Amino acid sequence: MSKHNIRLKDIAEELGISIPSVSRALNNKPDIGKETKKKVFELAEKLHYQRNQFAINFKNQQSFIIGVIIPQIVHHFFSNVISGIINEAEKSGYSVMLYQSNESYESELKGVETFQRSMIDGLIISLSDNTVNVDHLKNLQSHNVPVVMIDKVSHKMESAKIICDDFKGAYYATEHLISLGKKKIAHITGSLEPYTTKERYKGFESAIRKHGLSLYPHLIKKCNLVSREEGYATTLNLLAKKELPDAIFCATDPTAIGAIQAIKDKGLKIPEDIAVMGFSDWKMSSIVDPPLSSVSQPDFEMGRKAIELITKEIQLKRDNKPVKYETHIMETSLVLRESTLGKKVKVPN
Amino acid sequence: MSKHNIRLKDIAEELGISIPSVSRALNNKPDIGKETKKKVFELAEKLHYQRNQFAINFKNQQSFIIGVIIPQIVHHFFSNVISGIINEAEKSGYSVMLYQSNESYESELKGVETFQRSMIDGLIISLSDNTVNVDHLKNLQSHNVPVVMIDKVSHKMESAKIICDDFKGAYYATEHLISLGKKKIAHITGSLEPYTTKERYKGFESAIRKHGLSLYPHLIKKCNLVSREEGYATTLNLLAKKELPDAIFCATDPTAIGAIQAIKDKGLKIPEDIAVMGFSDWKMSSIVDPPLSSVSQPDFEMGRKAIELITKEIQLKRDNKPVKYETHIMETSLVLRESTLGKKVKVPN
DNA sequence: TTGAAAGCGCTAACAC
DNA sequence: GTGTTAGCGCTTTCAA
Repeated sequence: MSKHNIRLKDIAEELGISIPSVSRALNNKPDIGKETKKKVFELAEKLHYQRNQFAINFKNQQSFIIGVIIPQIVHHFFSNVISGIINEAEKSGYSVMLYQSNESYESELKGVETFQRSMIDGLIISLSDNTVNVDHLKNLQSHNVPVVMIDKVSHKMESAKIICDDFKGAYYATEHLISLGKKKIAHITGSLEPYTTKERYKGFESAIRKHGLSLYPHLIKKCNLVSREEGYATTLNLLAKKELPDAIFCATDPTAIGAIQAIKDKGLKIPEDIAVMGFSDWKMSSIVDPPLSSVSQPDFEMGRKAIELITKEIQLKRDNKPVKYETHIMETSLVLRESTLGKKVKVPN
Repeated sequence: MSKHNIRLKDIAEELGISIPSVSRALNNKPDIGKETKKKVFELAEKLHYQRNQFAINFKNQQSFIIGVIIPQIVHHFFSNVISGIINEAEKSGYSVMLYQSNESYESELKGVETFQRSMIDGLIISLSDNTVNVDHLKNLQSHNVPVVMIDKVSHKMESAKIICDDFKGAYYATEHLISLGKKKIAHITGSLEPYTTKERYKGFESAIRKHGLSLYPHLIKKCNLVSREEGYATTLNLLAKKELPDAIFCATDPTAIGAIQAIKDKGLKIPEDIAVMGFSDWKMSSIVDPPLSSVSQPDFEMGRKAIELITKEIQLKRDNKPVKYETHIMETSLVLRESTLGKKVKVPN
């Protein structure tokens, strides 16, 4: 363990040349003698020289760090988004700093503050459900740190945004149920506060109207956390009524999984009696019984895109060029499984 | 948008005092006049002064960043570990930089390199399955960056380590199956390369022997990825034999979920004909049908502990005090569900 | 209690 | 091609 790390100075002294010469050599600058360069490289190699990034960051006022704040890592959607972010960031030479808000506004504030102290070059954020005020993000922007919002975005602020087409996803999901001959379709929606579940509700409604079906108010249920427990309870509630739905479209997969459980517990058949459709295509959705049909979001790709947008914006700002904020709407796709299609014949070998 | 960020110099000039005085005031040093301090704070507030962390990091040669490398974020176990890491890191004022190796050795190398460039204060790593050589980590250590290994550790190197008691977890899991009266217990194990599945196998074996049962070689199956697909195939294989097992203990939850599917497809009853037990207690394990009994690992707590160990080590190194490396073995616990206990009577309301 | 001076390691601007 | 000088923003001596 050496007393101190090797500096340019150490190399310069040992070689009897000046510090800038060593710097030029190591950075492959043109204005440096071939001989000198060779000597420098050799000695640097021998001494295991490692550049002191603190000094470089300080000089350039640049960290090559992208901050990422999401509500919960332990969510299939978000861990895939992060995965996409990290993989893409690496390609551009950025590191990723991660923070989770746990759906708390205060925690989100703290995250932004921490990141600000860490001198991030840009922030990618998916807002917590309890965030209404985005002053903390505007503040970041005003300090010249680009902000890109992803999935849970706010319209109270100008910035690059990446969302997926929740409306269309819900529309097609509902249309799929209709195509199966279902006529009394229930919908379990979320708190309508985050943009996303509201769009899903609108897509559902639109498909119902478009196909001339009735929108039964008693079949539209709202729940807060769109969790499995709520899905279970809400569905039991639906099934306690006299007139049963013949399909349920849930705003999230956990809700749908709860619904499946409730329907099975009531002794009804899926999808014959009631078909079930979710939204998000969690990994676990393929292994419930019956496997759940769902709307798949391009999570990984959304993360990838976020890095693309933010690195572009960082560069533009650095070059003092004007930035124009785009909103990217990404397409969803239907993943159809037994909860709507019914059982395929399985042949055990 | 101001032309440049406010510096101590700006405050000093406007107040007609020296830069160090401003610094002292802002840092609550004792040797500063009360009056001066007040004026400084007021002006700093007014100008929205934000300290330039680049300069501070540079001066202190300290980043307050902990690097974390794990094989896959999109794994229930790891996302919980990360969650624990992030939450605890925040308390100590550290930020967390994340990288995933995707179980690739080369990728892991790149991660370490990237982190080294980002001047992390310490590294928490769970090795990729394909990592046999740990020179990259030894190199980090020799540059005075503490390394803490978690879950997938290597014995080829001295460092703090956090693992969970896979042996005991497997032992108790097997004992549970025995207590149900099961006598022909199969085990699906992993590649035995990562330390973990090997320990699980040993725990299984030990329980079988301890209770005087036979260890049937044809009931011990090995598969590489311990995935759901492999679990399914391997189990079908087991069930094709004449003498069927009456329980299967799988080294991972996905394998167990595959096993459940295979047993159901064969028309056998769980747990009456064959009980199934997993290991790790993934979130999805509670929602398969029947819900899977498993061995729960203290994932979140392991992450928390990792931060505790690494911050301690960082401090010791900084104070030039000797570091002694501890290996923390954390306890697992059994989570018993229907795949071994059988169906509880459900009363739909 | 305050100010002057030095320095963290590196790079860019300017001379020669 | 190479060396000299200066400076990024802050903190820490040392003097007064």
